[in-house]
Amino acid sequence: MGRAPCCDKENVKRGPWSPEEDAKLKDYIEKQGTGGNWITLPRKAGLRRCGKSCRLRWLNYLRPNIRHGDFTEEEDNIICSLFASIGSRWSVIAAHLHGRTDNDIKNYWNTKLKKKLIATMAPPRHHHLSAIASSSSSSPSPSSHYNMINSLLPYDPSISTNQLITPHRGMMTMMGRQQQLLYQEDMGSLVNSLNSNKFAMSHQDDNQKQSTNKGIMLLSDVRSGSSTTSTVTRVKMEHHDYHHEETERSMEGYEMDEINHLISSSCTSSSNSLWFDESKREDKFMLYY
DNA sequence: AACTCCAGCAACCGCGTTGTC
DNA sequence: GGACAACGCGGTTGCTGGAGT
Repeated sequence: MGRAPCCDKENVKRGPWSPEEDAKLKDYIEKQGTGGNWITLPRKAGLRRCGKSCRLRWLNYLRPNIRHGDFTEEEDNIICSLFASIGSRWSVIAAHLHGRTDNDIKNYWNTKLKKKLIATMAPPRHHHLSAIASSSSSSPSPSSHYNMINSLLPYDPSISTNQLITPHRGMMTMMGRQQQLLYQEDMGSLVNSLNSNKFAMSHQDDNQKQSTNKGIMLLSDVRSGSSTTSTVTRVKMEHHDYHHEETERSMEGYEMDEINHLISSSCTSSSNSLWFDESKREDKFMLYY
């Protein structure tokens, strides 16, 4: 037996709202409030609409101070950062963007931001290891490119470097299968490099190196104590031949769990294996730039 | 001009959670 | 503590308009 419908679907109007309906709903709520009961509201307001539909219309379009369109770069960064931290909890994300609705953010993410991000994260295949980050000077918008990637890595003092390089499950969902494989391969390359100590560290302020280095940006253990600034350390991969037969073979069959495990075991930092709250019960998180 | 395709977005659906009795 | 009602949320659908052919 299915769930009982929330209203009599035969006798309610569906589809786009007319200006008259909008006016009725807005007028009623401004004068009477919602009364805490959306089910009875449409009848009281003289509307032939489902209560849910009224609620959605009010929250997303009619209530005061709603903003639509023209997301700023700052908003992009916030959305990316929060998505990386908490996944697709649009209402929580919306709470951090004044005047934005969860529906708006969700649509924006699904239609624009996700594509923008994927394009950023998965440049052409020959840029091996640039799937995670690239600060190439040939980028059309180096600063936004850099900021967006940077924003994917939320700062949390309890999270160690090795944990940060693994994306939120939502990020993996967002990526296509091909991109996941690419990501896995890149992670595998990193793991191998870490294992063989064939990596070198260079700092963000080394502009000359930045223009050519391809690597994985980490909000690493060298972060300063300040909560508002984070020192980004780049793990510069040496010029290995990542198509080396053994490397290719060894990483092909790895799943993300295994890679996580490998990354964890190959780094010397904290052994704490909890990196993001996946339970969707904890709304607390930290947002840094 | 007519048609097709597709991105963008408004709205709906159904499930999990919360509140009330 | 169980049953029910209502709310809130995230995923999905389907309409619309613009771009391309």
